Amino acid sequence: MLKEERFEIILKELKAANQVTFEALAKGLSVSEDTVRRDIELLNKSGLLVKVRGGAISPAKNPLSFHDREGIYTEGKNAIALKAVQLLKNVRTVFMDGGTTIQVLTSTLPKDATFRVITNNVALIPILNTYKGIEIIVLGGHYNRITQTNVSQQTCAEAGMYQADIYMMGVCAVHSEVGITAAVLEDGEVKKALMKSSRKTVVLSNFEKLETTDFFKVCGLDDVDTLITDLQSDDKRLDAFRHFDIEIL
Amino acid sequence: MLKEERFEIILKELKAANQVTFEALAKGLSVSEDTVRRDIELLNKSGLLVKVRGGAISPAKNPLSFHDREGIYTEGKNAIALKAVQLLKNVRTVFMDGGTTIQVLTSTLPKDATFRVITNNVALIPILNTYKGIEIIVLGGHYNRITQTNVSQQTCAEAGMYQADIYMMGVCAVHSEVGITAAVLEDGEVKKALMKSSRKTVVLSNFEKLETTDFFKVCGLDDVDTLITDLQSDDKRLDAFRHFDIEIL
DNA sequence: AATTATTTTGCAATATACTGCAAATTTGCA
DNA sequence: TGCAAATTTGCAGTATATTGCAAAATAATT
Repeated sequence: MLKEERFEIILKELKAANQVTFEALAKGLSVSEDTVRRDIELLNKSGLLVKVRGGAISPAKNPLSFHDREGIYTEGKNAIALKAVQLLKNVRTVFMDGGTTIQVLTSTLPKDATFRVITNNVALIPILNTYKGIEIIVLGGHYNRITQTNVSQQTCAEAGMYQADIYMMGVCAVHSEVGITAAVLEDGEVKKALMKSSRKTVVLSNFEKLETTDFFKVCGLDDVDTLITDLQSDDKRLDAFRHFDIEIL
Repeated sequence: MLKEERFEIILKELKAANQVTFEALAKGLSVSEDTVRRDIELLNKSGLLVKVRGGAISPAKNPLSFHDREGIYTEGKNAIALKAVQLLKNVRTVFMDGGTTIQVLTSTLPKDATFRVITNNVALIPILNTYKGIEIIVLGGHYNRITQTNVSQQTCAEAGMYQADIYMMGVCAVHSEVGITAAVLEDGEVKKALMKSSRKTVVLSNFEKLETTDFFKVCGLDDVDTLITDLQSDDKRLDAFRHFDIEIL
């Protein structure tokens, strides 16, 4: 039997059942499981299916591999979250805004955390709800379905009514010369408002966002107290940021 | 069985029921609870669901302790929702506040609805998200885990910034002499603020709430434009309400 | 504070995947 | 066709991953 013939059968089977196992295919094709495994290895490389333990599934059907295997908990974001949690040790009130890094941070909080979280990020609410000791204050405004955050004039105004110990700022471009920039105006405005009402501002940024810029200026690096990245704090790529009076973690 | 197969089943189940328990899934999938727990841990990390004690819930969906979710759609609430939807035909801006009746109403909206919903009810957001034509504005404030609504000074202030055509008022005690009363002060205050900023106020009340009172006065019946109950509109139990200039549906 | 339920952790058993190798098969070429 | 090189295949041994169990830790309830 031709190898290509097997490929076809495998793909057809996959299409019909949405999944295939090495065991079943080996039997059906009368070859060893190793052969099937190697076939699927090839099909996987060409993207026609996704190899998983025990067999394969169709490329679109895999929720995990789709979000890139580990989902939102990438190694980098986890590293950032672990550093950030340290800063929340003796804190009473925290601002948190949008982005998956903030989401990972929220899930990483110690179960017995007891402080107040003020956020415009609706996605955080179900997560925060699992922490019984945390008080939740929502910043209202125009709800953005994509980012799941409330961003508008109102949001800024409301932010001004509170005073936080620390502000955990999520997704944004960080540049050693330009400073912090945001992709949408309103989001930038909200970030400004949150900074203004917080004693301390911490920017969480994976290193892909470093030295990039967006369109709307939020602040200069001088206004940032701490920068947390997924790099080692002595990494040379961070050198450009050391001139500023900024803590790098 | 492939692990991914389990993932799919778990997510499908979650989508259908809004909640899953380790116990039920273990039985259904014929694996140990530990395995299910580990699966859900992974799905949680990928952001596809939120792990909670005993099981998991949808990430954006109702974070309410999931035991309460059964039987939200009672016959009575459905009847109320159907009547209420009629009032939203030519409306541009709607206030909605808390309560499961409002949730049912929201789920009952026509799929092509196009108006603006202003709400302090976080539980509505994931539901409203399925209506692409609806603009969502969130009223912020202190988040109450039980009612899943934002209720505080801030909420009232923010409500005052908007002007709605109609206000769909949820859970509260309705008494033919005392009027509308609320169980908690802040909730009552928010209701007052919403009434003030709306052209029309509609009270949705299942008949168990009729002729009962809570502690905090919201308004008299004169201030209510429409009362919707799950009774026939000519039911004699509603007679006590007919003296007022109020529409009864 | 005590009790109960749930979750986490470490562990052993099992299942699956990978590696190198030799046999079998196919391919390229005269 | 005949023969050598290259490729494919199956196998055995080893490495890795998954699973279920039980004990310990934690969280919820009374």
